[in-house]
Amino acid sequence: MFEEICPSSLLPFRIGGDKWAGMVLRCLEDGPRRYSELRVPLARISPKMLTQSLRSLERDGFIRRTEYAEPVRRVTYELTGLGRSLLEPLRTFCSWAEEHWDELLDARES
Amino acid sequence: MFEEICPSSLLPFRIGGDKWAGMVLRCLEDGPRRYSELRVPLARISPKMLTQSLRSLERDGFIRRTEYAEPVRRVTYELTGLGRSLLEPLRTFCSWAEEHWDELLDARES
DNA sequence: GAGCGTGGTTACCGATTGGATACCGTGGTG
DNA sequence: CACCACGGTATCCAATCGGTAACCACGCTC
Repeated sequence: MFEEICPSSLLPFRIGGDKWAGMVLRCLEDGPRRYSELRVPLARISPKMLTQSLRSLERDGFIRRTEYAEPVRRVTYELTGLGRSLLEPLRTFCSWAEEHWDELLDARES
Repeated sequence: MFEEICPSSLLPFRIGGDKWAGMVLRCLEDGPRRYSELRVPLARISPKMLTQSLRSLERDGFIRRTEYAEPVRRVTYELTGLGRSLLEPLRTFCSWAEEHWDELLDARES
């Protein structure tokens, strides 16, 4: 999903302290996701970093972690109101990046 | 200038690799600035980091460095077109941050 | 009871970041 | 000559980042 288009080193912005946070947020756009569901689109992230990102986003109030009292273990992550409100400026930024992608690459090369 | 309102550790986003880049860009909003002029509003940044931010922003094509062939040494930094275009999403983000400042603080505390 | 999936944690370790501090060459100025 | 401002560099060091790999408890299934 983000592998090619979002090496994140090229994107000139970051959400949260770590570089994955923005992508995690975008993965939660369409509703709650489980830990293992997040690992699919974010294949390149190690479990350690994913946990770290999730904890950090939770601490900052962007996402909510819910652990279900079911026989099989089930944990989901979803955006809070605050997290959802962040999507708008985030999208502004992403569309800026798409729009200026070529310029970014040109500037990097030279 | 940014001392109290922008500890940057609180701001949930970053421009460029380093945490100062966003503030540097905003300092250049109103026109070219000299190295020493930038150090005033960005009092808390070390010369090393300021240089690093400036070099990085220059490499990425957001700012332009101009060295004048004058007897006294004079160097200015100004936004390029690309850099200027980044101001808009940047401002979107900043106003988001202002709007949700209390929520951010609340989330951090608990 | 061996193995699997879920949702992680832990230990280790090299690479990177970032702060403080001191220093430097050039060109004025007193 | 001494000293200052400008625009940085150089060095040192501690903290953090981030990847790999192993491990773990729990419940389920074969």
